[in-house]
Amino acid sequence: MHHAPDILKKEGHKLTPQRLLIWHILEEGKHYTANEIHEKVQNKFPGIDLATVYRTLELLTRLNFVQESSFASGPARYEATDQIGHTHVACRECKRIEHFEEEKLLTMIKEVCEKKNFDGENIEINISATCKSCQGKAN
Amino acid sequence: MHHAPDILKKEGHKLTPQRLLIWHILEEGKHYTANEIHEKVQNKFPGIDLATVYRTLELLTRLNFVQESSFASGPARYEATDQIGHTHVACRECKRIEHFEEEKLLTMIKEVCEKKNFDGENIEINISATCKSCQGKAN
DNA sequence: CTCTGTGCAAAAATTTTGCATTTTG
DNA sequence: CAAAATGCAAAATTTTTGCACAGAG
Repeated sequence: MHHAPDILKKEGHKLTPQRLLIWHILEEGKHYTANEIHEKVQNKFPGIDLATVYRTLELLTRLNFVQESSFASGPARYEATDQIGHTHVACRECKRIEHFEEEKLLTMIKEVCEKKNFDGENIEINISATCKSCQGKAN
Repeated sequence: MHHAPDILKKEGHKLTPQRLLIWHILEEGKHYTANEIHEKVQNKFPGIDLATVYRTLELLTRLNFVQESSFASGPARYEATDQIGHTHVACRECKRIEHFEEEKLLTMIKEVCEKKNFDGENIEINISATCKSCQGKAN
């Protein structure tokens, strides 16, 4: 994992306590919503605004420290990663999120994207599904 | 393509002029947002409410006449299809959307989903990317 | 005639923005 | 000190909901 705080400085951005706290939350857990991150930060340091959370997530996403993922419904989720562009499956019900590691699959998808005239190097694959335990409950 | 209007009746739902109009829009074009559908319907028949559009889309989606797709940003998009669960790539900039037809790929993805304890039969795959013409403009 | 669907208005949920003030480098 | 970031409040966007009335079967 990169050290976002260090690199922030190099890039001419400012290292504020707010950004540091948000980064720590992102290091502690994956796939939080902006709201969840805001709540967790509030616990440690009340007063930080949701808008600051959004602005920081936008910055970290733009600098490739964070990946933002949108699924079939509900708000975007964020995670710190050095493998930007990795694939997710998310349960529509319980929001459990798993990562795909299959290299072959990713390669095939990139090829098809290129064939359709998209840049295969910068893609985000989000799969929405129902996990089997939630499926059980529905019956 | 199914005949949603006919089947609506069989299922005990009511066939209103509003639903018929919305269905016709969905037959005419793909990947519209709820708002776009609302505008198009308004042109033909002013007075239909956005809430009715959302409720109709929810019904048609639940009955598997329509697929709803969410991409990296922006509102959900809807299309009439008898291949529920097919894959999309969407450009983050211009919103151009293409379909994947690769069977092998879909089979592999389903297998991985099953391995991770998701129901592979009911998945929705949405890929966000940048298309090459938009990429050109950015430079 | 009954039940479902609709329009309208209001609210909920998520995200973005403008601006005066504070903070970082 | 200058540029960038923050908090606050307001707005924009997308989607959902309650309720009285209208319309389909």
